[in-house]
Amino acid sequence: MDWSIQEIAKMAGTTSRTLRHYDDIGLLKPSRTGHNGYRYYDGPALVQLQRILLLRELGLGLPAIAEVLNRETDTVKALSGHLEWLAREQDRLTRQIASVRQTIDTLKGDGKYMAQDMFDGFDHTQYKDEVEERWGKDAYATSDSWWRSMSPDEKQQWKDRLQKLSADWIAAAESGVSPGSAEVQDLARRHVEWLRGIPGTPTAAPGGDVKGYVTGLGEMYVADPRFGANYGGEAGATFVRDALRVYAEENL
Amino acid sequence: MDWSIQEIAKMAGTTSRTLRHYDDIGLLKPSRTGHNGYRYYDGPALVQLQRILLLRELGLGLPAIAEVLNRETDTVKALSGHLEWLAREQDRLTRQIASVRQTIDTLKGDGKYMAQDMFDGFDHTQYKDEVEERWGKDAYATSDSWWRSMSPDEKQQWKDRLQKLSADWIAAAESGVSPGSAEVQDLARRHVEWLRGIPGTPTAAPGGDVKGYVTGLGEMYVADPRFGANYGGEAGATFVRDALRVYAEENL
DNA sequence: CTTGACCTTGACGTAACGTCAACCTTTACT
DNA sequence: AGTAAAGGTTGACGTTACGTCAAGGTCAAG
Repeated sequence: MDWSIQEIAKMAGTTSRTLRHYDDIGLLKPSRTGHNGYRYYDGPALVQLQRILLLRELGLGLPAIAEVLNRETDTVKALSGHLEWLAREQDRLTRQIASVRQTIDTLKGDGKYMAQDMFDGFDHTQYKDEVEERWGKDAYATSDSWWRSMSPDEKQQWKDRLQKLSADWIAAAESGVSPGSAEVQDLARRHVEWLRGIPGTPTAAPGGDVKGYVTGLGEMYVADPRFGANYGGEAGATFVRDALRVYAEENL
Repeated sequence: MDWSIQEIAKMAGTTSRTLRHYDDIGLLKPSRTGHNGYRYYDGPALVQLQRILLLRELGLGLPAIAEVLNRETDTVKALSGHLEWLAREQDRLTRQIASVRQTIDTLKGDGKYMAQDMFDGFDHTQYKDEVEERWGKDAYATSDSWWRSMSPDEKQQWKDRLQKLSADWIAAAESGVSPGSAEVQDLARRHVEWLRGIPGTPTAAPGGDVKGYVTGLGEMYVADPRFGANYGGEAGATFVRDALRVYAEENL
């Protein structure tokens, strides 16, 4: 006694297309094939199908299910491995949700700082990547591992600090003050201090060419539009560069 | 001043393939194209790219990102909608993880009851689907909404009850007792009582053809291998059928 | 004999690129 | 100037698990 493809599909709560697919990939062959090519399934096949669908609902991939059915892998082992993957996914989702929430909040607050999120430790890192020969080949690796090793809280603090700095730079640039003025020079000092917190850069290393690095960075800020996007346009970047140049000349 | 495809790719932290893809789907066109077909990107393009990558990291799909960039959709609105989807995904994951955990526990406990998980309220439901004309067309809908309206705790209780019943049936069938014996008849009584808990069936409706339904179910238990898989093979199903028939004749 | 209802085998579409493959350009070096 | 190493271009397939036509046989019923 066996059933046609539609019949088992209904019995198992799936579609005939799925059955054909499982046949194609060798996951579940029909127990019998008519001379006309029709697929027929018997009781054991139906039970197998139910097991397949059960595992599928748990999120296992078809190849993994095939392994279990072929007894190449223990069911418990397969599910345990799958569970780990699920846990990682859940974790990723949780963090992504937090990121989206924060981005929304930031956007609602003041659109000016939206791009801020991408201008974190990575940016300076990646930035150096372009000129790594100039200040050391391993700067990237050092900087990258430093950033990765930070806790979310620490990263947030870092970003907050950068955001304040950025806001102050924009305000200064828009106010029309001179880059050489005392208040702007204090901003430059804060900027350099902030830079000193990034390992792998000359500003962090004792005896590094801080002066050359800072003035060089200033030029890059102007040349790289990403920077301008975060500091009030190209004019903002120019302003920052000028201020940093003055500061470097006078203090470094 | 512009850059080659590899240059911006590095600057933005992505690959040239991605850039070509974005060009293909119209998400980000190069600012200039050389006579040789080379793609060149300028500052604004780089900034756009950064925005794209930022949104992508938040999990937005490329079409959604395109809408945001074309100002067809507000960024906040797009992210809010995305957030809902993320929340649903997280919820789904959480429940799936719980299912996997429980399945693992069940498997570790006693392999015999693994298939149990799929033999829940749905099965009787779906079961009736095949013969719905026999006992009412709306049986499925009633039964389905009933099951869906149950809390996870209630569902678990239901499953536990079924599991005990199943274990007792298997034990009885294997012990070699007669289906008409007092102890087995008590099992049959419990089985019918359990069936009465499922709305939309004649066992639950006042004045329903309980006798016909129960004996009919017994026949189906034998005919349907899924049942045998949960009740100790075809012999188990036959045993259950016989016991139910006796019970129905004598008590219903 | 003619409908339907059901079956079959292709084959495209999906999300977002990774990864060759085959071939042309530019850059750098002898 | 010649050549080899980078780097660029356009296809096109592969990935997950089927959904969804499309074109054309098969079977049960009237």
